[in-house]
Amino acid sequence: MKNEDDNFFKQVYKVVRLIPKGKATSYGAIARYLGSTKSSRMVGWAMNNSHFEYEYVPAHRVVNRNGLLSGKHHFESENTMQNALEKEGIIVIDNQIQNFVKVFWDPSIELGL
DNA sequence: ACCATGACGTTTC
DNA sequence: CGAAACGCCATGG
Repeated sequence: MKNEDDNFFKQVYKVVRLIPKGKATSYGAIARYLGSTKSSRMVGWAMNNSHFEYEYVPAHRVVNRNGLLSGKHHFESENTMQNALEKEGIIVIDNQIQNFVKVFWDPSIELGL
């Protein structure tokens, strides 16, 4: 990676780690919380690099706005993400989080914007 | 230096 | 209402 001034990434990781168990958020929500609503792609990119982070990042709690497990292919195995979510009480069917609205965790609200 | 791609989302037609 | 285009930032060819 680059220097530690990657405030953007750091905040993403920080927020992701703050996601409580049994909850999930979206890339857009994080991007908006960071101030760039349309920078959702960077969040996803950050998640891709999250594997290089020293501290574990619960990326399985981050999905797209539809609650779809878009990035499950990036985990150790495709079952890893869904299994982790179900283990926390989140029901996932066909790579889609069920009752996503209920488990949705918006940092802009929860963390107070 | 330019074009293409990516764990996405919003806006426009 | 559904599909397409654009925006965002970084990385790789």
